[in-house]
Amino acid sequence: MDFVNKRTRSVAWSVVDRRRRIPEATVARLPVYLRTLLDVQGEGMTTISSERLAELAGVNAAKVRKDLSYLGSYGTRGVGYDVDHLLVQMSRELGLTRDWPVAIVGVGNLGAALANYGGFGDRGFPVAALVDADPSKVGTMFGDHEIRDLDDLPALVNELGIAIGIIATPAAGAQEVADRLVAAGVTSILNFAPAVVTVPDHAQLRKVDLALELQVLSFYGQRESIGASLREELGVAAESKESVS
Amino acid sequence: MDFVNKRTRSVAWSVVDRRRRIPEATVARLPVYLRTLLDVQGEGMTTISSERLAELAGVNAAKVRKDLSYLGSYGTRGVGYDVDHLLVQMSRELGLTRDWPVAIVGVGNLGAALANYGGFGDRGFPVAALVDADPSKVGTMFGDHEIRDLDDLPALVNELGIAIGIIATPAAGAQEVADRLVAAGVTSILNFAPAVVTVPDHAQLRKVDLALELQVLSFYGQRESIGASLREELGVAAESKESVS
DNA sequence: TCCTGTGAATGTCTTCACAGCC
DNA sequence: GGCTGTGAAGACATTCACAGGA
Repeated sequence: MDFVNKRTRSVAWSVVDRRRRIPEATVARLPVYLRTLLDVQGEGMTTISSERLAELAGVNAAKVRKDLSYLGSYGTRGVGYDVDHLLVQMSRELGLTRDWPVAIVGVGNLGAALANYGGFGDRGFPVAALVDADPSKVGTMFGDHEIRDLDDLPALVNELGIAIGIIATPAAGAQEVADRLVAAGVTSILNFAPAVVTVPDHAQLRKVDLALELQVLSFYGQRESIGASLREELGVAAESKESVS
Repeated sequence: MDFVNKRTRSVAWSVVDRRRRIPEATVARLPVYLRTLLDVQGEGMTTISSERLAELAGVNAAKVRKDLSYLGSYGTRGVGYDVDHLLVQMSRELGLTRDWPVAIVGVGNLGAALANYGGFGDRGFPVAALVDADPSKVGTMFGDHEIRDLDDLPALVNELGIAIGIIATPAAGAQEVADRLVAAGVTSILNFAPAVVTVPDHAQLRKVDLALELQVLSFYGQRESIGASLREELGVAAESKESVS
């Protein structure tokens, strides 16, 4: 990521690591494989080769094999991978055998959209609580949920088993929300606020920065104009490019 | 990241590269520096050291210096970087000296939220058009915009100078939308659909995958429980961790 | 003295290429 | 023969450490 989150490793981590360390870049691809395998399974296929999976997932076949090898040797030489078996192993590895209740903090434009967005609950991340710091919002209903106060976080964690906090507040409030989430025992945080947020070593933070993505596109987009004119000048044909989503 | 987008380099690209190639990882951090510098500027500071900028941006100081060195030598030894000057250079490099009109394709839950989300226009990416494939939506108004048909894309690109397309459709339609965007001349695409999308080499694709982020958190979250109990067992104190958003 | 700019060292990720098993 | 699993090579990114200018 990059936008890949930085992580220093504590002593305890390296102990865990020693058992079977999966590289960060691989972890970020597992969900893509998972989704692809679900599609493939839906079409009734029972085995799949690394080459085919690579094509569908938009990556290189060697990368697929290496990635899957971190999960264990679940393939059969000459045949490929058993789709069902791979799905089970992968779900287990990703911790998707249980639900992870989510709290959305900040019920503004973005927070409200995320609350309505069905894609979370479907995939094992039910939106269990909505939280806002604005007293005029607290106590009102949004969809099925009563909007709760930031102070209620510890109680919500206790009662509902909140495992993940989503920060959808303005930038200014993001760090405080993160601190409060961690203090309440939420150690996995997804930050949508356009601000740098810091969490203690035992917590996990990831970010989604919409403006950043557009700015990166802008960077390559303006280069593209240069590239395009050069290509024209030189009469070079465009090659094909693959990207993953 | 990682979810870092893959990019093969065409011949024309390497020509462009030779002038001054900025590593992908650096490009992804420039927007963070930019935002930080705007904050700092707002507080009236006129110069900043790499160390301070690093702290505010949540990265290592050496990384800041190396990143900024790709833009040219804009710092002063013994003093630091001139905030205003750096902002100008960085904006220019990122192509943010002009607006980049955006079309949002797919006006469902997420698309609607993105259309309402003010953060785009503020940062030079005005939402100039809304597009949907659903005939019952086409022709209706959403906010200031009439929802247009997918077939209108080429016209919209011509009339409004659409530079970036945002895909906010269900997974099934994502690839077709991407193809249509590219055919209409939109070479920068941000994909929110949970699907693998491929674009030709001359186009740029980035993705935001919400479920993926949660699944990665789930991976580390379940490890965390192991780590936590091990830490407890071993009596190891948690170190502090920094992450950027 | 302070802080940048950057070679060199280190660490991480990707890709190649092929041995080994079905 | 086909396809996985994996050492080894190569590309890329981060970090160190210090020379050198203000």
